[in-house]
Amino acid sequence: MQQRNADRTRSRILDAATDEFAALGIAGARVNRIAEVAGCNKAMLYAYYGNKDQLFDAVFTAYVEKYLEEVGFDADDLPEYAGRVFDYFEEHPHHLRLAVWYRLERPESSRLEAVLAVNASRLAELEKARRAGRIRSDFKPVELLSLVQSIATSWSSMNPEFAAAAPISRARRRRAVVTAVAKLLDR
Amino acid sequence: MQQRNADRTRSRILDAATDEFAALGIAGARVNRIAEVAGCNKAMLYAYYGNKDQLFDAVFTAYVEKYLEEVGFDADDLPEYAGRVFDYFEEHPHHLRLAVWYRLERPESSRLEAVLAVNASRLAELEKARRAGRIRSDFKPVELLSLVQSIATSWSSMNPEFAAAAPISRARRRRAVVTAVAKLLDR
DNA sequence: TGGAGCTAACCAACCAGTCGGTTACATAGG
DNA sequence: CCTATGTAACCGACTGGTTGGTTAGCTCCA
Repeated sequence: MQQRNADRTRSRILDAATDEFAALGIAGARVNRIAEVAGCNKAMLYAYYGNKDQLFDAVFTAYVEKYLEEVGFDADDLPEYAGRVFDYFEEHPHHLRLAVWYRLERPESSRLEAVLAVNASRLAELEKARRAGRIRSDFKPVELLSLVQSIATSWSSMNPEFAAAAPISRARRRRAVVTAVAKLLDR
Repeated sequence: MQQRNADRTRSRILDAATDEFAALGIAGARVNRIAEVAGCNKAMLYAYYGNKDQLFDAVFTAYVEKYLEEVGFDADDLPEYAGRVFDYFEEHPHHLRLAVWYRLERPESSRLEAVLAVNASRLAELEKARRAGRIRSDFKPVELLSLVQSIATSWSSMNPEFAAAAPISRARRRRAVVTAVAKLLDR
């Protein structure tokens, strides 16, 4: 096994940082701990990623890319899209936490260009589907997208109170999400 | 004007702490800044509230009490209940941030008894309404409560991307929330 | 042999929390 | 009505420890 490998070190840092940021956020994360878990010196982290904030950006960008690629979008089948969003966050609970930290700890000004672009394109797709009559709903595209997004993430690890009060299987929770979105589209 | 007033100082600290914690979370909040904004010495803060974590608890408990009192609950009119939740967080955006910080930064073990109790009682009310035939839905009470909660908070300051992409009035957003919940209950 | 990969040691700034002492105020005694 | 006294409210200054970030230099490999 080679002792020096910049790419491997970079990705080890990114992995460790993902765990740390997901668990504790930007303010709560400790650079020392990230370096320790990554099994390298703290200075490497600064050599590769600049500083703590930029490291978080790198982590968050990597997550967004993976998310967009894996989940995709389908304006013509929003219930199943919601189901895929649900699945993704069930399998990557860390990523939902990252998204929430991002919204809380990042000023509104410094939003990722990519996220804004994706939202705009999805709104356009929804509008297109509406005009083509493939979506018949009184909701505007923005309203639909916002509602679908929150419904899809309504369960997840962010709402553990409910799970504690009345345990419920993953399959059933998924079904609740999918049918809820379907009901949204009824007229 | 009197120079010494324990109650006034306590509440000034609580107000300052509410702003600070809402903006920056527990890890991000600075005790010095809270004392400065409250216009008193940092030591007072420790005399009255113990430490930083306990101060957050005091802030959060105060918010929960206000929220529960102001919003109430109505198992027989979930759409309007969702509307009230929407209104509350529109008028107190700080409080939604507090709730999210709480979920992110507090271990699952240390959840407030009051919150758990309220959830349980609401689930019971929903179940009662279902048995009485006042709610006809395929969703279980837990599913309903979870969905309603996320729909009600789907807009709010937590989803600014959508607002930026397609601005939309508060009244219309409220209507979207209320009708979405109503659609959930259709069969 | 030169530069990229890596490290130990270091630093200034900052942090939550504490401590010894001071001041305003209520009240009791004269 | 005035003043002595006890005490709760308050504060400046400090501390031990931690933080994000840097630097000087070593080591490995092309």
